[in-house]
Amino acid sequence: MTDSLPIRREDARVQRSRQALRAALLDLVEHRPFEAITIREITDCAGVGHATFYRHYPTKGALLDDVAAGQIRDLMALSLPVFQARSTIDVCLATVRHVEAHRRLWSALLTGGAASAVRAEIIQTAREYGGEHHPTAEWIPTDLVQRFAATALMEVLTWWLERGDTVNSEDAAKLLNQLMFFPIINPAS
Amino acid sequence: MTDSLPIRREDARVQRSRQALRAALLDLVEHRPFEAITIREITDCAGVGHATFYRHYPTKGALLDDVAAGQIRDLMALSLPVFQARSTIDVCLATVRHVEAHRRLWSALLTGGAASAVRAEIIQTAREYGGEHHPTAEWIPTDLVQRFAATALMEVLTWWLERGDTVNSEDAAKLLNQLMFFPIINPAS
Amino acid sequence: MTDSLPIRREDARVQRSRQALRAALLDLVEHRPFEAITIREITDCAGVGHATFYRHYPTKGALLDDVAAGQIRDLMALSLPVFQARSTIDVCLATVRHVEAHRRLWSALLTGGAASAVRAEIIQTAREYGGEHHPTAEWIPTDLVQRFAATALMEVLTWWLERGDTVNSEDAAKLLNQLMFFPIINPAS
Amino acid sequence: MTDSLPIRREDARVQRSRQALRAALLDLVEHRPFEAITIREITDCAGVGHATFYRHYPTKGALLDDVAAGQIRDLMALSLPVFQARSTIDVCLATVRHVEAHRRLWSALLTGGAASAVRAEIIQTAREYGGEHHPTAEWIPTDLVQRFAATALMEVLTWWLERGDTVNSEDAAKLLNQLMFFPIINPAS
DNA sequence: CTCTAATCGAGACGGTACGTCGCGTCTTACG
DNA sequence: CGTAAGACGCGACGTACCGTCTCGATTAGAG
Repeated sequence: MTDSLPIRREDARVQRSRQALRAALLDLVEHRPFEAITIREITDCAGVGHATFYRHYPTKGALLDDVAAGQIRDLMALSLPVFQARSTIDVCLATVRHVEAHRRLWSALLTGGAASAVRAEIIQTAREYGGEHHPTAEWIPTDLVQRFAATALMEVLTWWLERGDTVNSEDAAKLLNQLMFFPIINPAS
Repeated sequence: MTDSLPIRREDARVQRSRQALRAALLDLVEHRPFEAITIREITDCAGVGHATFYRHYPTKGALLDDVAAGQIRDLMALSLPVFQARSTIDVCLATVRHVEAHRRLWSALLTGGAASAVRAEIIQTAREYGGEHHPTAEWIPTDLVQRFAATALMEVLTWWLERGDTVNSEDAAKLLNQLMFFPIINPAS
Repeated sequence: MTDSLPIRREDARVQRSRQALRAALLDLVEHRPFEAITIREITDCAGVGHATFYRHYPTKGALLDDVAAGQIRDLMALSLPVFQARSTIDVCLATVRHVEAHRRLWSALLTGGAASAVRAEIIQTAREYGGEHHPTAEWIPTDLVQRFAATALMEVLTWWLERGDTVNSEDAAKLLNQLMFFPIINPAS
Repeated sequence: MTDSLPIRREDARVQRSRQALRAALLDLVEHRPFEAITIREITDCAGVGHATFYRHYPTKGALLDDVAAGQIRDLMALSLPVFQARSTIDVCLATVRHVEAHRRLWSALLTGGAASAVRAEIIQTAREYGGEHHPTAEWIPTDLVQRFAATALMEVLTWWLERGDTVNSEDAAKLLNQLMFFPIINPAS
C-alpha cells in the first residue's frame, strides 16, 4: 500500500526562499547591528522579492528567531540539564564547546547587534524548560534563577567570543561555571 | 559684573524645556518600550515644539542619559565600592534601599522598555569606575567582572521591581549579594 | 468525416470558465468602477483560479470586450446606417429599443464604471464603420462626425438608463435624434 | 493701524512646492497617459520629496484638478453664458480663442490622457453653473443638456487640438456651434 | 472505457507603486 | 536669541496587485 508520504512536503520554493533569507540575515548581521538592517537589504541580499519576506515572516525579529531558535534550543538542551547533573563544569564545557563549534553563528547572534533579541529568546526558552528541575539553592526564586542564568550565560559567552582566540574553551567553561552555576547552587558563605 | 558665578546660568527657558522633556520621557516610558517612543510624542507630551528637542539633545538616548545618568552614577557609587568593603551584604542593602527610594524612576528605567539602553549605560559607567578596585578573585578578568556584575545587578533589580511588594528589601539584598557578589569574590569550590 | 462544423468545438471547461468570468465581471461592474476592479476579484467571484483568467484573456479590457464587443457592434450596426437612411428617427428608435432590450447589460456597461472603456470601444468601432458613408453635411470632417456621434450616443443612452423608467423609449429616441443626428445632417441656420 | 494682511499669507514654501508639482504634472502629461504617471515620477520631476506630494494633495486626481480647475472655470465662464446670449457663434469663437491661447495646457488636459478626469470636472462645473439659464429648447431635459454640451465641447476641442494647425479657429468655432449649440437651441425639423 | 493531453486550483514568486510614518533639518514669525 | 509651528527631503515601512511560473489533480473527449 502506497501511503507514500503522509506528511505534506513543504513546497520546495518555500524552503528555498526561507533558507535564502536566513543566510542573508546571517551575512548581514556580521557587518552591522541587527536593528540597522533593512528588510529590503535582507531580501536584496537573498535575491528574493521584498514582498516574499512578508510571505514568510511578519517581522525582522521573526526571521531572527527562525535562525536562532534551533541553535538556542540546542544550547539550552546542553545548559539546563545541569540542574540534575552533578558535575556542572562538564556541562559548562559542553556548552562552550557547542558554541565554539558554531562560533560564526553565535558571534553573529551575540555580538552582531541582535543581542537583545536573542537575550529575550533565551530567557523565553529557559522559561519553557524551567519549572521541572529544582536542584538549586531552594531559597532563590525559580524565575529569578532562570533570568539570572540566562543572562549570565549570555554575558560570559559574549565576552568570550569578543575576545577572539585569547581565551581557550577550558578557561571559558571555568568562568561560566563560576559565574553562572556557582551562585545558584552554592549557598552564600 | 559679578563673575562670582563661574557657571553660566542657563536661560530659564532652556531649563524649562529640558525639564519638560525629561518629565515627558518618564511619563511615556512607563507605558511602552523606549524604542517605540517617538521624539514627536515626547515633545507633544512635553508641550514644546518638536524642533526644540534637537536643540537640547542629539538623540532620544541622550535624553535618557540626561534622565538616568545621575541615578545610575549614584547607584554605581554605592554598588562598586564593595570591591574594597568587607561586608558586601551591607552594600547590597544600601543599593536596594536606594532603588526602593526611587522606585518609580527605576521601574521606568528597568521595566519600562529602556532596559537595554540603561544596561549599556550601566556597563559604561562600571567601565569608567573599574580598573581601580580589584579585590575580586583575581583569576576572573576585570572586564568580564564588570559586565557580569552590571548585568547581574540589573537582572536582580528588574526582577525585584516587577514583583511589586512581594519581596522585601532585605531578601532582595540577600539575593543580590548571592548572585552578584558571591561568584566574583568566592573561589569556586 | 463531417467537416460540416468548420468551427472547432471548444473544450467544455473553457466555455465554462469564460462564461463564469463574463458573469463575474458583469456582477462586479454594477457596484464599482471598472478600473477599480481587480482581476483577482473577478476570478474569486467567478470561482476560478486567478491564473485561469490569463489563460483566456490577456487583460481586464479584453474580458470587457468579450462581454461587450458583440453588443456594441450590434448597436453600431443599427446606429450608423443612418447615414444612408432617410428617416433618422426610425434608426434612433431601433437603437433605443435595442438598448432597452438589453437594459441590464447596457446599464452595467455605461453606468457601472466601465463607461470610459466602452466609450473608447465604441469610438473605435465607429472608426471602423466610418469612411464608407458620407450623407452628412459634407463640410463637417468625417472623423469629427464619428467622434461626435459616438460620444453623443453614449451620453444620451447613459442619461436615459440612469433615469430608470421615467423616460419612455419614444422620447429617448427623439432626444437621440435631436442631439446626435440633427446637428450632423442639418446645416446651421 | 497695521492690521497688515488679515488674510493669512500662505507659506512661501507651500506655494513653491505646489507650483513645482503642477508644472511637473504638465510636463509629464504631455508624454504619456495621466493614469500611467506615477506620483513618484511627479515628485522626482518636481524635485520634491515624494511625501511632500501627499502633504498637498490626497490624490493624483486632486493635483490635476488644481491644475485644471481654474482653466475649466474660465472656459465655462465663456461657454455657458451663451444660454442668454443671442449670437452663439460669437461665444464659440471666444471659447475656441481662449483654448488656442492656452493651447499647450489644453492639449495636455484633453489629449494627454487626463481626458476622462477633465471630462468629469467639466460636467461637474457645468452642473454648478446650470439651472440658471434655460434659453434652450425647453423639451430637452436640463441635465441632459448639460452632459451633452460638456461632452460635445470636449470632443470638438479634442479633435481640433489633435489636428494641429490644419483647422483655423473660425472653422473650429463654426463646428463647435454646429455640434454643440445648434441641436440644443434649434428644434428638430 | 480506457488513455492522454488539455485545463484547472492553488499559490509562490519577482516586481512596481502605493500611502504612511518618523527622522532630523530648515524656514518663518513671534516675543 | 529661544521658541512654536510646521514644511521639507529622505528613506523604510508593510500592503496590494500585477502577470509569470510551477505544481499535482481532475476531466474531457478521441481512440
